[in-house]
Amino acid sequence: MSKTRQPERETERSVEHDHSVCVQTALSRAEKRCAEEGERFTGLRRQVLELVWAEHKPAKAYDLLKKLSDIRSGVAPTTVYRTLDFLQERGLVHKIESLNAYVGCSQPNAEHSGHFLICEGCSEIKEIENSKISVWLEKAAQDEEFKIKTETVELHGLCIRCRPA
Amino acid sequence: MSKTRQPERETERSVEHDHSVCVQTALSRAEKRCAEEGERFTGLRRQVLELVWAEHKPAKAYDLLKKLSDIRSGVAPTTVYRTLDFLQERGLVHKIESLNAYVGCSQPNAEHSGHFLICEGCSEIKEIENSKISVWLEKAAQDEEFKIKTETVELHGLCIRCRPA
DNA sequence: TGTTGTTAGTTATACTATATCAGTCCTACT
DNA sequence: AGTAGGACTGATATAGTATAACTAACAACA
Repeated sequence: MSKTRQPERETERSVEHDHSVCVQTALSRAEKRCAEEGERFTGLRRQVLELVWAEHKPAKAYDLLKKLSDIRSGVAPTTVYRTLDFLQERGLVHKIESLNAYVGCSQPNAEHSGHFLICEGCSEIKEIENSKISVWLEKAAQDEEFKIKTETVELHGLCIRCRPA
Repeated sequence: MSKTRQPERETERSVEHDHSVCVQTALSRAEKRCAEEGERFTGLRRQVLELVWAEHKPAKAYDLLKKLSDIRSGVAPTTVYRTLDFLQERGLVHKIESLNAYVGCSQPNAEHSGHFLICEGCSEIKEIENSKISVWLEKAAQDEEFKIKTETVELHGLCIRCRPA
């Protein structure tokens, strides 16, 4: 059942990186994070997180629901949303507001709003770790004496592989 | 019927500005913009735009639907969404993705993705006109060789009036 | 081992958005 | 003025997204 060591089904991107590493990293980080906070990283939570991490693409809640139904019984929308909420609160997944979808968080550290590059060609999403962005945005907000609490930054366009040469 | 010159019902914000000016400006700009593009600024479109501009707060589609039903017959969800789409395509309203809601566009010029400050205290939304933001974001995207087409930037927090002193 | 709080299951419903087809109204052109 | 074609709106149905509220199962700890 475990696909820990099996090579993933090939995608354009998997040519460039061993995606099972991404998944494993995410899972063990989640485990650690939950332990730190005294939360339980249950089977359900692990399964949902694995499904979200299946690709570097946004996962829709109802698609997760379908996939989850294949491996568990008694799965309802509530199940999925509740679990996604749990993962979100711990910074393990992000919601992409402009797509109503979810991606695994690729940043090791604590709570943060993610900043995303979303390719309209291949649908892949990259979370960018440019910490200057927050600084810039805060500066812009300060001009209005506005105190930022969370940032939604979702940049849609074309990634390098999908850009016309 | 026209409330062109009547003082608006007072809100915290209307103390500080004459909101009817905002509305009038938005309406005449819309009229102009449609004329330029050979589009018709129909009664329905005007009514929806007026409702969106009723406040500097996000308007939910189904709330617009209710209000619109009070002044027209035969209003269905389609009516509202179609009209909002029309207005969006012409840069007259923006959708706030993180709220599933709409605000009037306060920038005079052509197509652009808006950048928003969204107050969690009073719900008011301010579109910021800091053109550096796009430059910054493009720079960050260039590091990944990503070509931005549209930007979703929604900053949630507290405005000056809602910040603790 | 009983109690308590957390997690998950179950059912129902609310909210958001689109598809499709039909009728009506404009406008441009004869 | 008459009308052909396109734009606009109405009407109905349905798809997609998300939450509420209650119950059952389970884990941790006394």
